[in-house]
Amino acid sequence: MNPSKPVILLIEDDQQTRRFLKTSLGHKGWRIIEAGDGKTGLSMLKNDKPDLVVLDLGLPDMDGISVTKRLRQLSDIPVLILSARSQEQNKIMALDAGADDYLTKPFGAGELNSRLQALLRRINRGYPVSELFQTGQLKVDLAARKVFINNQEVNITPIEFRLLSILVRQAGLVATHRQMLTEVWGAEHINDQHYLRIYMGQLRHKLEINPARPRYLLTEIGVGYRLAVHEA
Amino acid sequence: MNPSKPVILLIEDDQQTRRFLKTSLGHKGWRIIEAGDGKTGLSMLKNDKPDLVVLDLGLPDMDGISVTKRLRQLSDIPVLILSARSQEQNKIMALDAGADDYLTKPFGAGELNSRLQALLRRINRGYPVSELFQTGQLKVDLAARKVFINNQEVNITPIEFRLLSILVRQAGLVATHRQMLTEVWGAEHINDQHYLRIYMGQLRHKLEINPARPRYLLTEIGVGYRLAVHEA
DNA sequence: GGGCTTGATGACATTTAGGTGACAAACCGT
DNA sequence: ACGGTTTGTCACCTAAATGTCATCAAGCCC
Repeated sequence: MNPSKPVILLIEDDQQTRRFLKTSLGHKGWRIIEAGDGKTGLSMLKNDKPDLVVLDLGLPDMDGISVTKRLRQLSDIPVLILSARSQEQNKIMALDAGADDYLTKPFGAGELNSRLQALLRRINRGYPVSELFQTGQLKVDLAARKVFINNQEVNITPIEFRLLSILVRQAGLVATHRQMLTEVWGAEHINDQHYLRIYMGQLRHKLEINPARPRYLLTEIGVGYRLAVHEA
Repeated sequence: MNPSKPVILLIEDDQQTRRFLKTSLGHKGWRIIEAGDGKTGLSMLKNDKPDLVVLDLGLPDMDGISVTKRLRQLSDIPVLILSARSQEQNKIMALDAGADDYLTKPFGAGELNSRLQALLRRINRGYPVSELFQTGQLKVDLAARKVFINNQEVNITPIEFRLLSILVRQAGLVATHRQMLTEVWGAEHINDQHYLRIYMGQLRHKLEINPARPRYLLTEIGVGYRLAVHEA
């Protein structure tokens, strides 16, 4: 995404913490963009495409758990939570809502930096960004969040895109119900296979010539779905 | 690797912590394998292919940072560090050595569980790899759940696939009735050999040129079935 | 505020796979 | 060759898995 300096979206209302992070992280080679509340944070996520999110749990407009869940619906970006609350229950809730790490105040800039680096390492070992995937007449640009069928761009909703990107990342292999449900809706929904039927149906409707006889989005009964690999 | 239960390699010398983790994590759906020192831990990493590593920094034989670095050389597996030391400098060193997370003792089993889940979420977004098994004109890709005969893909139902994978995993050797029945239908069906006849019949129908004279799926009368190994 | 898009949910239709019994064929020792 | 045993095949029924349609609530963009 940003080869030179990784971009952190900092969602934090407290001025003091913001200044502290801005200088300390800035010196360690990150670029910081800031939001003072949950709403602006979410919209900046869409517009500015940061590499990481650092989120304070105590925001003025929304509670932190909801922001986390919403972030997860919108993107797979790594999220590190900052919070004054150190009770185990708070940490569990945040992590289960989709956060990747949880750090309690007060904390040192060095530790935060190392934890962010660790997250970035992980994500960079994942799928390569900004690569065009193609199978048959279907093209998917994961980085740009764009999908083409017969060179015509198709409108894709966030959930549809996340399902599709799971399939693209392991094209030819089966994505299990379990995997798709946990990655998109969270571990507590592994039984809601209904969701998959609905959204896979919508994807087929948009991408397949004949949704009843899919060429790309294949069903593996009892297991999951598979993106078929075809020649161009 | 293990689709049902993720496997944790626990490298920890303290007996008490080991027992604590074994019971508390075991109840949350993980499978735990244990090593008492760094050397065994590293060798178990190679042999047992766990999904995650939980590593105590204070081991008898090697210092924790070296173990972490060595782990990183060997694999991309997620590593969570446990340690009694809570100084920032220790955390930074461990994280920079390649660890993904760092948790200080004492800690709650719930938090550890959620942190491990978070790591697993991340890693599951990588690429699975597939291996091809081949005998004669029959090819089986277990990871991709695909079966080919004469380079033509064959549709396989879940039960058929499970039977076939048992045979593939021990190609050339006999899979007993008992083994197949317990693995696919559960131990309470060891007498329902009828099931095997039906589904082996269906597999032959799909895979054999002449199902009456099978070249691949051979019957071992009174014992079980065997997948014949041929040259390509 | 009002139209539009998206996500969630329930009811229902459709497709596919699993289980069952009857019977045929192959095998094995005598 | 014979009878009992083991294995294979067929057709059918049922249950489970999947797909579709319609609807409602919430958020978003003018």
